[in-house]
Amino acid sequence: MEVPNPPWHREPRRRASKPQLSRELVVKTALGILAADGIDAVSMRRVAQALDTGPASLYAHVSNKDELDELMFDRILGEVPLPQPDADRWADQVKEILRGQVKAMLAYPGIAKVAWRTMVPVGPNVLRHGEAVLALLRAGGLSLEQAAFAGDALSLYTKAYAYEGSVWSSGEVDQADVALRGKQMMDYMNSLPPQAFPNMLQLGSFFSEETASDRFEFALDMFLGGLSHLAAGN
Amino acid sequence: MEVPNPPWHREPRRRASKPQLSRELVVKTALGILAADGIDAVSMRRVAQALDTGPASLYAHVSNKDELDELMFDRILGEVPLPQPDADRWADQVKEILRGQVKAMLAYPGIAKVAWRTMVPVGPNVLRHGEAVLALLRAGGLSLEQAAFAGDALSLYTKAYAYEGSVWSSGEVDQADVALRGKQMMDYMNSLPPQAFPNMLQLGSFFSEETASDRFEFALDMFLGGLSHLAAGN
DNA sequence: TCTATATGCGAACGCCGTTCGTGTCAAGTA
DNA sequence: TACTTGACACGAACGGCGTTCGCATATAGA
Repeated sequence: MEVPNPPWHREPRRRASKPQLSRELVVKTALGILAADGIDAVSMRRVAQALDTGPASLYAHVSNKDELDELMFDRILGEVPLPQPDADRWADQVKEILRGQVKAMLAYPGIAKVAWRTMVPVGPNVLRHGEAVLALLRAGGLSLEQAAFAGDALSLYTKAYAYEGSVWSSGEVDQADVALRGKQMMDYMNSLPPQAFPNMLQLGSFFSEETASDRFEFALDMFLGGLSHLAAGN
Repeated sequence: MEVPNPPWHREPRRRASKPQLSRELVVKTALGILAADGIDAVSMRRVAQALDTGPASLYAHVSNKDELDELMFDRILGEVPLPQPDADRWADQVKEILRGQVKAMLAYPGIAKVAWRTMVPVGPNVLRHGEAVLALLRAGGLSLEQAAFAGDALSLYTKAYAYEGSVWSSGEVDQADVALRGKQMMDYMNSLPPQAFPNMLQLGSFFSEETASDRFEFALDMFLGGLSHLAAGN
């Protein structure tokens, strides 16, 4: 129970328990909220509140909410270990890196949404990951252009998959609602001329949380399979 | 110049120029704003304003902003023609459909962002597209599960690509800013131990609006290449 | 000790989606 | 024709958001 101070009370110069703000501290606090309550809970107000100050104070250390988002994302990628490159296992190692990225993004629900609008990679960890993937693709025999395009597609798909997964698992959409939607879809399709959607009707069982990682692996395998074929033809 | 009516003036029963609201009209109006000013301009207030009413009135015809988003998206997909299926050209036809989807999404800047959180496809046109792609994949020799996974990955990637493209081209991020960011990235990389990022440093020229569709085609070719290989092995 | 500069941050602006309660109109009833 | 009733439209307000402005305070310098 917070009780307001009597009017004659003066605060000490700086509350001992309140460390100096810094960019570092702002980002760390934001990450705490992100991990606990998801990206939508990370607002300037909420971060400021957690630091026992007002939103305006954050702008001294972070120029933007967008910048804060990027800083959080880069830090999260920093937690993902990169394997020692081994040219013979290039495809496996690419998969390993992307799996790590997904895992990290899922641990911070909704961060993928942010990754998303960060068009130009600037953070040091984003660069490290980009370079690692590119180097592996080149080691696999791809040209620079091919590696660039492939890296782009892989990162795009990985972010997309991670975002889908985090929306699904975090509270952003509740299971009951999704189930209802699925049922409505089935009902709708069944109400139409029989067999208007022969394939769609059989799909229900393939999409659930259990199959999520299978879908990811499948997509990677297909894409990397295509790449190997291309590299072999070079 | 709008002059307020004198207090004794009564409006006629219903302004002749103001047609009855309807779900149809709401969606159509929203699409107009979307096409003109992008998804972020489509707010309940803005749509209501365009219909010369208050935001509360829209809720009689649309239960949600989310529902409005879904309705817009489904309608946009409705504009994309589906080819007459030809089993021999299944891969080409899949590409054709996805290209159509991208084109439609780019015409309505930012709509891909919406497509994005629509986890369960319910709209009739979304279903039609899903069925068409699935049918082609099955015609290509894939099992139901393989087709399901492949369709999922393709749609995920297509939305991701379209979203990236629309952010790039619509005013959501201006070119000067992107260029600045790119330059900062280069400077940063050059400031590090030489050749810490040998591949990333050479990347600049591959990412621009001109290469966008090349990147899309490349990704599709790789993925479909992997699929064909899989189908051949079946 | 007094002044000048720098910093912290409360309050406010203009957006957003959504809800509630009221005022208005049209159809039904006497 | 006059009144009642039910449904609908929608203005205003709520609680959120990112961001800015300018004042009050605290620190450093004279």
